[in-house]
Amino acid sequence: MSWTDERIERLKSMWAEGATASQIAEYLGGVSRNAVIGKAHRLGLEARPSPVKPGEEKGAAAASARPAPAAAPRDPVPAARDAAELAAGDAPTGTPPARVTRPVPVPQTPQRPSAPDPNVQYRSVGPGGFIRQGPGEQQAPIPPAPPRRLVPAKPSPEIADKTSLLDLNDRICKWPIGHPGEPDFHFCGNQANPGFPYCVDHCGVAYQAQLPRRDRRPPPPLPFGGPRVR
DNA sequence: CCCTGATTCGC
DNA sequence: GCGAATCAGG
Repeated sequence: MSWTDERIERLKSMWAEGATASQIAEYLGGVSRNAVIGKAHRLGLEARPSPVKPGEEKGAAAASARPAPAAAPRDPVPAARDAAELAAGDAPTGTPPARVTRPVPVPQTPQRPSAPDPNVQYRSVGPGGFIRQGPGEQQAPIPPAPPRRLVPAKPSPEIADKTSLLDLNDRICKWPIGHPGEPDFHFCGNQANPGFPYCVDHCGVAYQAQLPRRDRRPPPPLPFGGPRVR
């Protein structure tokens, strides 16, 4: 969405009427609150009462309370400063003025192995494989793996002859045997009762005739959802 | 947590 | 120019 004349006029009027940036963004649609604020500033619209006062440094208290951020403030107009030095005429020939360079982020040595270091990246070296790599470290390009044919993994012996999740269709019983996550978890696999997800036997467990209230029995334990005993 | 506007900075 | 990310106060 672009800032058409119409949308700019809407922004101006709503901003003047005191609508919040969020309201304006919601009304215009297709733009974020930040986009509205950014546009309002670029248009030079009157500043709104902001919860954040830009000025009024708290002196040493504020300076010490929040040390300089890792990213140093940008060198204010370095070209102008260099020009001033040249104009002063005290720059010896052959001695370039010392450049103020932006500090380079220094990778920190983790004190604890468990401390996450944002500078360290984990690069994939194949399915299931990762290597740990710091920003300064070099790694030779990994030669392409020789072409291999991907074959399905062999099912674990516990379910080799059982009905797995992938074997399910609408003609076989989906009654779970065991619990998900266990090595021998599988499904009943018998022929399903047509129109039902389970075989006749398990339909008899899953579906029960409605009885008069007085004859209701407490429900049997559910195959899922009940408290697990380990 | 939510909200707000201001500011920065990569695109 | 644009706007996401970030900051900081309410």
